[in-house]
Amino acid sequence: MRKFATESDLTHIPAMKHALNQKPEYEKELRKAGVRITRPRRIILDILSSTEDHPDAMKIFHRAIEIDDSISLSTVYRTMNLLEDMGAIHRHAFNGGPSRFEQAHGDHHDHLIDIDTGAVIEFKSDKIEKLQEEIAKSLGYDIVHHRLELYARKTEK
Amino acid sequence: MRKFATESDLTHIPAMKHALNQKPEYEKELRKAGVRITRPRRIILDILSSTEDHPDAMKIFHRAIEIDDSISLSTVYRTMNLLEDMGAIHRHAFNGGPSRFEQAHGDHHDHLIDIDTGAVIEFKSDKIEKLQEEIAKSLGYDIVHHRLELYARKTEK
DNA sequence: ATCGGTGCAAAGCTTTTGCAAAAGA
DNA sequence: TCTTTTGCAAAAGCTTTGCACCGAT
Repeated sequence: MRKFATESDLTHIPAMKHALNQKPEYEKELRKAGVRITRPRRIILDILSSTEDHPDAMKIFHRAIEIDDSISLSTVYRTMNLLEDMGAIHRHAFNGGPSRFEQAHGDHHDHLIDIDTGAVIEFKSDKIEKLQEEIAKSLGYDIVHHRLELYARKTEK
Repeated sequence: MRKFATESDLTHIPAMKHALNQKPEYEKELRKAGVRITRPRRIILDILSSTEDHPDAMKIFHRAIEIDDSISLSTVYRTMNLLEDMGAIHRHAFNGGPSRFEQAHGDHHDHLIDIDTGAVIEFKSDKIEKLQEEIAKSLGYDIVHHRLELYARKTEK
């Protein structure tokens, strides 16, 4: 996680291997919640914790069946719902397309989506967060969560 | 459109009857683009220009068949795609749900969604827009469009 | 041995599409 | 008249669900 040399408060979160290999930790938490650690779930958790992109269910499914070809797509969907409910992952609907997922690592961030490649860059701006709070407050609301997505194209050189 | 008495640059866009009754204007533009003004289209345009919410296709369809019960849902979808391509409406996918639409009136704005009622409040912050530009720039991108949604709950009194 | 989880197939929901008939220009 | 547009019904894409079997604890 590095700061950019601008006057802004932008934090770029570069190709972060999301807190890699916290598998045991995760399983502990899941067990505590009364969730069984099954083979499909372990595989899906592995995929999520080792990926750098924001795959959709189908993509996760394809990666999963390479490891165990008996896993079904329904299990992928069910597991994503379970993990989302537990707060272990976040769901996005970029462009209104199919849900894409990412492991929830501690700090919140927003997304810049490359409209040509679909690539996703994570970033964070405390200034924007603060402004959002101000806005909600002046409208008489408290923010529960928010979504900021920049759809962008690489600057022409 | 009124300014709030805060130090922020927030602009609230209150229950704006989106540039009401520009029907003739719209039709002119559509004709110019070689689009035929049909009965279903006129009805859908009417609905869009007179509504204050952000209806989805099904809601538009139901309002439409009250005026002309021969209109089909496919026509609603086709018309929404047409109008979106022409830039006459904007499409949103709040919460990843079905697309919801609003007539495009000149100025861009973002949305605060009341998570209890589904109500949508429009607002605009030049400061946030500017920060977004800075962020994209420092990541080597130009913003094509963006989406900022605040999911919020009314402040407890 | 329990009871939760899985795979499979079927269904659900939103959205798109093929086609013949209808209607703008 | 000549295309475009429509309605209908069917299909497509993503996601959920019912059910009987399987497997983690």
